Amino acid sequence: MSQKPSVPKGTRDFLPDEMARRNHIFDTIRGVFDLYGYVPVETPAMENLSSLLGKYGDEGDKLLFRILNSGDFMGKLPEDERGSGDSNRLANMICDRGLRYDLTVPFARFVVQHRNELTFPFKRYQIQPVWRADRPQKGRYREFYQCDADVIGSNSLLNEAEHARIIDDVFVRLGIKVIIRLNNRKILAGIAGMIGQHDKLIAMTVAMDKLDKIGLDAVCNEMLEGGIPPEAISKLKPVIGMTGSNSDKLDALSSLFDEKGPGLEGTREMKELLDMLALLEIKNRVDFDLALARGLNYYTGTIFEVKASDVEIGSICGGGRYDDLTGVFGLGGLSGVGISFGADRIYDVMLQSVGFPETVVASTRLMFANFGQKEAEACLPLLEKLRKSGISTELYPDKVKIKKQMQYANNRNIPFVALIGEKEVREKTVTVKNMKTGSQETISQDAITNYLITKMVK
RNA sequence: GUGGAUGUAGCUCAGUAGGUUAGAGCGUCAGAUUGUGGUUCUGAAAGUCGCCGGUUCGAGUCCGGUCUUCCACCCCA
Repeated sequence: MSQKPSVPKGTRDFLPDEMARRNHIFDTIRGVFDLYGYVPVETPAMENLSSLLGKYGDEGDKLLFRILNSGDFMGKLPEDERGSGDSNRLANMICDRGLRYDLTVPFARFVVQHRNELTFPFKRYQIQPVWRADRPQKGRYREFYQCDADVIGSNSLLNEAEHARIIDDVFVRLGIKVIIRLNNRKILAGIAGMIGQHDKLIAMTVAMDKLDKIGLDAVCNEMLEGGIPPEAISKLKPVIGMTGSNSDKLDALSSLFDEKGPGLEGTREMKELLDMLALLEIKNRVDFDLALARGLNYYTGTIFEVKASDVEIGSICGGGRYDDLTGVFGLGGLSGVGISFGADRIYDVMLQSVGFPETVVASTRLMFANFGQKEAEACLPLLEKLRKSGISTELYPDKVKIKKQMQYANNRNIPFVALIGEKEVREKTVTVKNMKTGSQETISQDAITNYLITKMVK
C-alpha cells in the first residue's frame, strides 16, 4: 500500500449494513410514490451545461460540477484565450456538460423533449443521485440522493394537498416525527408589494427565512443591509412576527392585502390547501409559516419544507409549485408541483433518533455448513427447494473448520445454520441450529422447508 | 467561495518542556476446542504518527504549504 486510497471530498462508500438501511428508506419512499400513482423515470447523470446553467441562480451555477470535454479541447481554442487567467471564462469554453444539480430541472428538460410521448397531467417520480460542489459539512454531501415526485400539467391545489399527504405518509412509515412547513410565494410577493419593495423580494425572503435561527432583530438588520428602507421594515415587523394558529394568520393576512396584488390570491390558495389538508388523515404537524422562504428561485406558488422535530440537520424534504419551469426549454404554459426527499439526511436523522427496524439488515435466513465436496453436493437440492419457497439461503463455499463457518454465520446475523455431515448424508437428515438460542434439532431433509417456515414465524 | 478547528494501528483514543525500539482498549488472525458461533484464556499480526517541505545533532511533538474531516457564514436535501 503505497498511497492510501480515498474517495473524493464529500462522497462516500456504503457498506452492506448501510445499504440495507438506505434501501429501506428508498423502498419506503418508492412504495408511497407507487401508491399515489406516480410512475418512475430516470435521466442521465450528466446534462448539457446549457440545460443547467442559469436555472439555480448565480450561487447554483458556482456549485455545478463541470465535465471537461474530451479530445484536444485546448487546440480548438483561439490562441489568446489559452493563457487567460479567467478560469470561469475558460471553463465555459472547455466544458459542455455537467453533473445534474437536482432532479427538477433535468425533469423539465425531459418533459419538453418527450412531450408527445407523455400523458398529462404527468405524475412521475425519480430516485437518483445529484451532485453539488458545495463545501461538505454534517448532513451536507457532494453526492447525495434525491427522491422526487412531481405533477406537471395541472394547476389544481389537489396536487399540493397530495404532496403534503405523501410527505406525511413517508415519514410516518419511517417513524420520523416532522414538522411540515408551508408558505406561498404569492403571499411573500404580496408582502413585498405592500411595503413597496417589489424588487427587494429576494433580499426580504432570504432574511425572513432566518427568523427562527437569528431572531427578529437580526433579520431586520439583514434587511437593512440588503437595501430595504427602515420604514418598510417597520411595516414588515408585525407581519413577520405574526403568531397564532394557521387560520389566525390567514385572517390577519387577508385584511392586509388589497385586491390588486398577488397577496390575496396566495392567501386564498393557502386557505384552500389547508382546508383540504384538514380532510386528510395527516399525523404530523403542518405549519403555515410566513418565515419560510426557501426553495430555488423558480418556485412561484406553494412552497414546502420539512424538518425533523428531534434532530437538528436542516431540511430533509422540500418542494413547491413552479408555474413555468418548462418555459426555458421552449414549452410554456405548463405548471408543476414537486417535492424532493433527501435520502441521505433522512438516513442521518434515523440513525440519530428512531433507528432502523432490525429486519432491514437480515438477508440470508439459513446457511448450510460445508463439510466437503460430497456433503456440499447433498445440500444443493435442498438449496433449490428452499429458494423456491422464497427462503433466502446459502451454502458456505469452502470446507473449513466448522468454528469458522459458525463465526461467519454469526457475524452475518444468519439466524439458522444447517449441518449436513457424513452421518446426515447417510441418514438423509439435517441438523438445524438456531443461532439465537443455541439449540439444535436433527430432522429429515424432506421436512426442512416446513420446519424453517414454522420456526421463522416465531 | 470566506473564516476557524482537526488528522496517531481497521475503529475509539493516549503519547508528558522536541530525545533512543510510538502505546492502550475494541476489532482482526491463530491456538486452547480434528462436527458447533456469540462467553473465557493464551498468543500474533498490524502504524513512512494525513501528505510535502523547513527549523534542529535529533520532529508524532515546532514552523510553512497542501489534502481530509468537522464547525460557522453563504446556500441547500
